[in-house]
Amino acid sequence: MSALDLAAIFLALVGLVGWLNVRFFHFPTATAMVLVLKSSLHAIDFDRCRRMQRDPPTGKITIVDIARAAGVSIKTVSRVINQEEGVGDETRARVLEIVTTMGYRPNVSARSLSSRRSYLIGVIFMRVGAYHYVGEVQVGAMRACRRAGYHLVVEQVLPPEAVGGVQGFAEGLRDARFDGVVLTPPTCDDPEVLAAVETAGLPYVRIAPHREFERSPYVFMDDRKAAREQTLRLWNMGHRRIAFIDGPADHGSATRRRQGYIEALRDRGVELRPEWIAKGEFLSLSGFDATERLLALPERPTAIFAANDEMAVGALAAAAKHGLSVPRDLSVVGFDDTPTAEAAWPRLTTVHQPTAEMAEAAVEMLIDGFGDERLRARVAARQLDYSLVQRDSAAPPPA
Amino acid sequence: MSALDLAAIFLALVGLVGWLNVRFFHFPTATAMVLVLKSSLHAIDFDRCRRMQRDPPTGKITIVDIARAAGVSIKTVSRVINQEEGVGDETRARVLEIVTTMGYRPNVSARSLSSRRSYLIGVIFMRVGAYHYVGEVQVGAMRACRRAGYHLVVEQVLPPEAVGGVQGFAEGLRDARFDGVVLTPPTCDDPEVLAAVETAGLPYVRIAPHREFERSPYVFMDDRKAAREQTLRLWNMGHRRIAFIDGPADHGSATRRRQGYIEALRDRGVELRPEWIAKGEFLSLSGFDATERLLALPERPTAIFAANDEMAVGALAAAAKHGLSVPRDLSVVGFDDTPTAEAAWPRLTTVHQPTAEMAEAAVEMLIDGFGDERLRARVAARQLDYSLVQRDSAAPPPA
DNA sequence: GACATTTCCGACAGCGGTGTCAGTAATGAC
DNA sequence: GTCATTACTGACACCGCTGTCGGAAATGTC
Repeated sequence: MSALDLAAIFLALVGLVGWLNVRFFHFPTATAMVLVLKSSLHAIDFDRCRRMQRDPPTGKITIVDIARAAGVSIKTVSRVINQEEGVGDETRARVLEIVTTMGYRPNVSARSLSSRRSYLIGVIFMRVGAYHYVGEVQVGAMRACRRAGYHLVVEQVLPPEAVGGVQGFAEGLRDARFDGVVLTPPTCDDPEVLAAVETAGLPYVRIAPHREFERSPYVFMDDRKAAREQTLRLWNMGHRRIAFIDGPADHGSATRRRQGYIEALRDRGVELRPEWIAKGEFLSLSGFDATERLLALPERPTAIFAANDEMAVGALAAAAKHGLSVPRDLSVVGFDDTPTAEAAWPRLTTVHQPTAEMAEAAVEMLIDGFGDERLRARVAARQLDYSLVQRDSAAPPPA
Repeated sequence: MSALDLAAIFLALVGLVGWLNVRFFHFPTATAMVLVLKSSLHAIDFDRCRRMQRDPPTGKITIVDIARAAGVSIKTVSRVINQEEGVGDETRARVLEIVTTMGYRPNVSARSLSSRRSYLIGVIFMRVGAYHYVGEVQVGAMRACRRAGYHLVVEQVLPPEAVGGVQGFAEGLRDARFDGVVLTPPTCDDPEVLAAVETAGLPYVRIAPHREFERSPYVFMDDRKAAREQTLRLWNMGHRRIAFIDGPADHGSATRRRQGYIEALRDRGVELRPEWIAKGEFLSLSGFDATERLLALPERPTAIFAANDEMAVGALAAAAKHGLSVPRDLSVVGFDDTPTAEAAWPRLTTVHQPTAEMAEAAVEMLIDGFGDERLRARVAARQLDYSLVQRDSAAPPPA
């Protein structure tokens, strides 16, 4: 029982009950007493503050401690913490000061229990095998999270062949209570995954989806345009026989990149030869095989544009096998700018995909969206810029 | 009984019931008061129920619903959920049944607020740039987490050169309230990081640390022995001039691998030639350079053992440059079994490091440790097995 | 059958915040 | 000066679960 309660009862006893208001604490005629009570609180608080600073700051400081120290209610502290309005400048400053000197950090569990926010963002992957991509996504997402005081939880949808793939994922989704999730390809186009996320009622942003663009906000880059530029770069170096190693048919970005390649050739009035487009699977080995086929053509290409870096590396290997020196005898360019591209020999000329930035943007969109009504309602898309990376694997064709 | 109740009773006694605001409590007489007090709680509940029904009837099933449905108290439901003892078989079965049919999932925030467990495990990385490694760690860690109903949060310690590296990390650590964290190299040997984790009072397990082994539990594999076997494999193929490409001096596993290499040669009575150990930096290019130096030796080695796959790939490139066919003219082996090894041309013979399994074990150790007194007190280590991976880059030396 | 132990279960007080709503002081309008 | 507003602040219920403790029923003991 607090001093205030006691006082209230006391007043009642001495016959001042009539003055009692609904709350025990407001006594119009006993203003002095309230003041005294308040100031006595102040006295206690300084003491407490000092003790806190002296003693090991056992991270056990709660909002109550701050409120007491500042001589305000916990609600006011809460307001300050959450940057709500309706707090006087002076009060705000005092609270903030105490918060920092006492090193107070709100308890996330309590906060999320009462506010229904977990301060957790999930990133959903299918195969964590696309290591570089996953890593970049995480770096970017983490950046955005940290800025906003969020944390990043990684969640994997097991690939279809695994038992209980989406099942286990959906369950995890339900009790993790994410504030929102970021879907990376290919999960961002997986109907089951989308359904799971939507039934869980979670806001989500997709990265580089390739269909149902109106279904949710998303982030993307213009693969087609980038591929077009990449092709034109070769053209401008003087190449006229430019081959393309395609990616898997069901892979959206592969398709868009192929379109860009085709478009560039069309632009330059080159008749498109089907045999110049070799099937690939986005894997190094498939790039190797494709290159062998291309090099076996009667009119051998002078440049090869692989739809991703890994296949480009395969192309380099094939070139080496055929005794071709890159870029002297053959130019090879890739796409994505993975570490492989930098590590390859020769270092690969490629297109930098702003993966980290896309993830960062996605998380930002999520967090921004929490403010007003759930983001999913409004559809938004954010486009990020690629950039051409000039390294050592492309040069003008042999004279 | 709260101060409020006391006051109310007192007021009632002194006959001032009439003064009481309706909104405060509504009780006609003192006797009725207690009842009203209790039932007022119920009233609130009904209110709440109605609100619930009006508002999106989202599957917000709580422990109360289950308890009501099962005709038991919420505590009993809690016991069943948490597999505590002290519940009759029949009761337990009934509750479990209802839980599953109603699809109840406990609210993580509430749970962690009252139990001080967050069901969150953090994995700490420094450079997410070691993509393959990071990916593998996550896959393994996630496996263990999902099994135990935990979630995996990735946390990055910015490298020393970045502003506020450990600083920002430590703050994140404080409010994320992890139940435990897994430290991956090189964070597992970083004094600042260790200090941050320890002052946060978090249990942690390190993966492949290379000093202060008694400081915490950890998981590791025997790099030295693996490297020894890898070397002996070459020896057994008939190689007698086996060179080694070393890693960075401050890198524990590089050191251990070198030791294994040296040990193997000693075992076979080979005089160790310092020039056969070439400095490398764990990067592709450094493997390339090192190989060039090795190939320039008067007595050219017939096999090269690179301390990691990336350098081995560099070695392959150097071999190609010198017109040497691998493995016919030169054998090259790596270490780690990263995807690069599989993607290289020829596919790299290497040592498989059970990265995912190590992470899985680390998380398991953490979760197991939560049961009894905090794990850090007891020091434990778990060793995992490597395995030799035979691919195409090693063969008997040319006759 | 009386009494001591277990076994099983429930009431209730937190956990540490946020949301709601009511109240006071200060300000503006007339 | 009175009354309506506005700005600021506080009390308290509540979020959904776990921990503690005590009571009732079932069981064991002699």
